[in-house]
Amino acid sequence: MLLAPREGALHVLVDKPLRGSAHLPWVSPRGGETLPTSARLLARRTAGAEPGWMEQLQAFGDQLKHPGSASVSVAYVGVISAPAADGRTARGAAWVPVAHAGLAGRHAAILESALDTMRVRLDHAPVAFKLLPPTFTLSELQRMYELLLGWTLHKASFRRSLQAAYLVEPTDEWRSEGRGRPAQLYRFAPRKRRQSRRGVRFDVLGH
Amino acid sequence: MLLAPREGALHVLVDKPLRGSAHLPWVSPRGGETLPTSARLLARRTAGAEPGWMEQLQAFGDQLKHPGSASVSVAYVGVISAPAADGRTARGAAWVPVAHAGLAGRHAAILESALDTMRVRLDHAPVAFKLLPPTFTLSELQRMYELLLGWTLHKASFRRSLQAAYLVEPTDEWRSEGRGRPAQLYRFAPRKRRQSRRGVRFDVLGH
DNA sequence: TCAATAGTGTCTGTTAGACATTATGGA
DNA sequence: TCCATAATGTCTAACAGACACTATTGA
Repeated sequence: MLLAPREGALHVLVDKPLRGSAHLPWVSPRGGETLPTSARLLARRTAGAEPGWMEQLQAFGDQLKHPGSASVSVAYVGVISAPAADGRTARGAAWVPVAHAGLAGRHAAILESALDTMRVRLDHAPVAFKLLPPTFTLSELQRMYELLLGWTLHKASFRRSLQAAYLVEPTDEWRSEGRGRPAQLYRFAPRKRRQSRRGVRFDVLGH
Repeated sequence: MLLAPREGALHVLVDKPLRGSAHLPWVSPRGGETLPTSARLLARRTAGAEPGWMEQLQAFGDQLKHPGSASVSVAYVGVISAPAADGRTARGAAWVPVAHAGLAGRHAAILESALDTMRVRLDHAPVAFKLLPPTFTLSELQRMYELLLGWTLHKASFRRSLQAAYLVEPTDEWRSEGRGRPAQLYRFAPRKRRQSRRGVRFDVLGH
């Protein structure tokens, strides 16, 4: 499953057949390919670009055809930057906003799971940074996080967390966009590792 | 991969062949079985009991034999309570402490991944409660969490978090164990859902 | 001068962890 | 009486979010 930020909303790449509901792109791997390689090739073929970040989601056991020949689908989630996602997609494939993906039951659940996984990884892998150019303003970075997360963030808190994590360093360039005060450009430059969060939390129970 | 608390340490069930290094139990699913069913059957056959909690870890692409026939391993992690794990294991299978599992490269990495996943799920699924009897003292519960997590917790904080999450309710029974003041017995009785944690955190970056 | 955006200082409520204290039974 | 464990109250540092304010540009 491929995600991309486009026009201020998170989009997902779906196959739209002439009849029937939309579904996610898939492929049956050829011999000699590892799972991540197959997933990257599928991305290149359907979206015309390779994901900046990709991770395995889950394996699904499909209907088993006959004894001894198990059929398993392995789902991946990846993100593609806005410029890379502007290339040509495969025939029948289209970027649609995740809010209106129009996927049927099982595939809709996979999409939800993919979004959850991606949002959790946002704190541990440079997902958002792979979607931005090498230098960017902190407002651009925050907007990218908000787009991926699906909710808005507090500006001051966002910058404090960013500083505490030593993830970015300022360049000596500024950029003026339209009206207001110009913003300083930053680059991704992780320096330290935050020690793991302390304590235990008891959050939601899936019962 | 099956985990069980035994004698104050977290153990993992491994197959110990007569020669060569230990490895994790595995099975090639029969036709008509779903993935979770196969995993549960494997657990019952090797450990003599069904896991109280189980979840899929990851799929691994093995060597691909020939074009069109992909070979994929799907790893599961599950936990088995101490009494249930006292039953007879399959021939060649044995519970060993995770610190001395003696697994070879790839399987050692799977074990690490399984522990990470299980520890994350501890906050979202009643993993620890499935390993305890229906009523238990808060100290027993805390010791179970510490055993699963691999580190010690702060008693007062543990109880505050527990209360804030509305996970347990007291019974009107007490139990005296050896010397000190008797402990009140509690039962697992989740009442509420904690709303998701606020804000954004930028933790470790796997680069 | 006004509007819009960048960037920052301060305050407050929440919470994790440290520490201390009380409670209560067995040895 | 002493000791071990349960249970809880209080203090503090860290931090997220709210709010307000300054800074700096284009219209």
